[in-house]
Amino acid sequence: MRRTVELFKALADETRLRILSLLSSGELCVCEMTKVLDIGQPKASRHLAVLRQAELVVDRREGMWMYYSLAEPRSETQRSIVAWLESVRRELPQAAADMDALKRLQRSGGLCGPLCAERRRAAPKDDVVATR
Amino acid sequence: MRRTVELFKALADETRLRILSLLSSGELCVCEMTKVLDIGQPKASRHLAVLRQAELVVDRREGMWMYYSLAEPRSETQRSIVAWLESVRRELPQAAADMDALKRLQRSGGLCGPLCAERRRAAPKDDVVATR
DNA sequence: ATACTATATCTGCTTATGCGTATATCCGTA
DNA sequence: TACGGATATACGCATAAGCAGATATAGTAT
Repeated sequence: MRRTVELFKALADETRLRILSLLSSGELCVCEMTKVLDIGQPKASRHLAVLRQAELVVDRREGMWMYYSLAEPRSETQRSIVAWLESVRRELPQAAADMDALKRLQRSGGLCGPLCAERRRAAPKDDVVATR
Repeated sequence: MRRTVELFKALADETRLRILSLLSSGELCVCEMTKVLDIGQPKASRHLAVLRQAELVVDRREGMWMYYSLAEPRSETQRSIVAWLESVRRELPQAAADMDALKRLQRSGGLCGPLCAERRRAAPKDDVVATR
């Protein structure tokens, strides 16, 4: 029960919903999120910690950068969330705006470091959003 | 966006999840909930107010008693919640225990007033739970 | 009107949550 | 080793949320 409540609590925050929504289009590093969402780095980091604890996202280190992505759902409840995120994402104007901002950022190449840029060039999942 | 966050916040509480879980088997009056969940009446009332504000439940007055039931979902997001509640209910031991307590209470006739008892006799949806 | 029952709201308190700033840690590079 | 960039955590504060107990309201019955 505690676990389920914690799960909902993790979802009950605007910043965290925006992060999840962004991640539904693929992996991102922290610096990208802070820029797209226009929030301070500690703020992003704190919210990501909450999402990680709720097992909604997983992290992966690559050099200096931390990459976050949506976690594979374990429970039936969690599975519903992922599907749900889709509908939430479609219903929230903010989410769409964030997606646009992300695409713009990725195209303009204004990313954190060389590794980010390299990854961006290597994986042209630029249109994951566009096809929606 | 605010609305969605509010929705999640409403779900992010143990008492409220237990209430919703109970209501998924049908309409209940406040006195029944307080007894089944073993919580004070003001506590039940407060949480019900939160659920009502989030448009997760609707209320109906019948004489002295207030009956609450799950609201018809409006948005796609809300629709997911109702389906979701099913899985949550199956995964939470507490929810099953509450259901049992409710059935026991209804059978023992230890309800709040004569109207409650009458309604219980009239609507033998006693087995909505059992058939699950 | 009075009393009683069910429900809602108010009050004071405690705890939890979110924020920005400052600081710590982790990692690559020189 | 020292330095700098990316990320995480600690701290102090402001606000929100939850609780128990007291009180208010709505309806019923005498």
